[in-house]
Amino acid sequence: MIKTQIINDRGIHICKSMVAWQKFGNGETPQSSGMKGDHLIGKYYVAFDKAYKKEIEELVAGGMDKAEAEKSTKILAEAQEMLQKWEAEDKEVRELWKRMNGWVYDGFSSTYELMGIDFDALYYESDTYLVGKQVVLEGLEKGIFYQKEDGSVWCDLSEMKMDDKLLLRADGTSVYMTQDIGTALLRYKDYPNLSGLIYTVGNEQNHHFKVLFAILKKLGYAWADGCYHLSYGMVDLPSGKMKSREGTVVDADDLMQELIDKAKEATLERGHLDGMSEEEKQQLYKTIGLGGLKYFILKVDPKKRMLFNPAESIELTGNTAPFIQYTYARTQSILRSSENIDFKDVPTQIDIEPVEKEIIQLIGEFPTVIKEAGDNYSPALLANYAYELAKSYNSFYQSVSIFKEENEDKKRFRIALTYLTGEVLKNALKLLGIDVPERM
RNA sequence: GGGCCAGUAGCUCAGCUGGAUAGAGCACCUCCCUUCUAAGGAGGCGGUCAAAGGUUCGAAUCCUUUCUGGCUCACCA
Repeated sequence: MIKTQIINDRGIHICKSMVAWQKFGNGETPQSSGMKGDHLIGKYYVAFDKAYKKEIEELVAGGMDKAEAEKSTKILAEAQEMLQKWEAEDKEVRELWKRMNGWVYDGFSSTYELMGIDFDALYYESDTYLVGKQVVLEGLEKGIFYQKEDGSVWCDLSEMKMDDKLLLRADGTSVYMTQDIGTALLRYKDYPNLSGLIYTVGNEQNHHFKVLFAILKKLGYAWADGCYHLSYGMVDLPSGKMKSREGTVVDADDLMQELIDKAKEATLERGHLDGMSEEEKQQLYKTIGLGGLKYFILKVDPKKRMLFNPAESIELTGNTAPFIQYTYARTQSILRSSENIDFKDVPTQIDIEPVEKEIIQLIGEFPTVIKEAGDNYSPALLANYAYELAKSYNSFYQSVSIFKEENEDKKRFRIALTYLTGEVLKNALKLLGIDVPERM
């Protein structure tokens, strides 16, 4: 498994932030403002949209019709001009672009670090679009694509019952699709032995990927069949859809901090912190808070749209990561108090309770669940499995005593069961990118 | 208009390759810390599985139609 990310570092959206920053920024930097770089750029992206809308309003007030006004704003013209300069590799524009992109990357990397996310390779659209262009031109030469009179290059997809797709504009510049062709190709060049390529991208792009895969196939790449779009549903807020342009988004950094704080509060109230250093405590809050967040997202079928209420959605009880983490901590608490188990000594001929049987069955299903989760590209299956197991174990924990059991065989069996449950819970959560605390 | 996806309890979701009384969590109501971590457990309340037809011994699950919501069909990315 090679984890990659495509970085959207090129295009009109970047230019919009750049223009707004030049106009309203007064030289503000992440250092001078104390803001995270990506937040700073986001701020100017919103500022651009505001100024743009205001200008439209003024034009409409002056008697212009709305559609006309949207095309006539000065500020948008400035952004477009900047994009042209960028494409022409204007030195000044490229400098500013590099500088501002640098801020964004710094911001991203601190977020990724906290979240425990890392990538093996990064691809930048500013690089891959050139590769894509090259491939398209070669395809044109081979007669796979065709050219219209105005010089634009297209792919005929009528045999797949889709509309023809533009790949190069009349002026020779590339579009989104062109870049994605280049990106796919680069990835297979860098990693020739890939058995497949999974694109984890929102379902609004379903059509885009259908077209992309069709084009790759037409180009004759055998690996095109291994491409899969893992299409996930959008997250809605109670107030509606998130829009970065309008600034109506839940910021990941704020959200993570909020959950870590919540975890801290709950832990101070009812946790078992005796003997923990301050550093260990901080780590515990993170484990619980971030685990809760990840689980909350991963437990629902990726295909589905989900409603996210930042104020109420994330709980620490019920079907949550903290519940599972708590169960794990319980198993470890028991194991700390018992001597090591040699599994050869675990008795197999004893009467067991129905709950114990249930746990054994669930543990036995773990490999199947992993496979199914993989086959279906659905972490939710693992999440729900871990929850089921934790629930069964808690039921067992409550109804059956381990250390007070007088039958030595039964006692050893229960400790072994506890050990296995803990291992399975830990590994299931690990597969979801969620850590587990030894105590909480 | 064409295509894709979704609609299950007040809310958020499982279950959907057909199988027995449709499951969780949250919320609400009872109980349970002299037991190994109560972030827990036991129980109660709550559902004509959007609607209507059809296939089947059997349908939340498969088929058809309708309704509702979302996405998409860009020389935006």
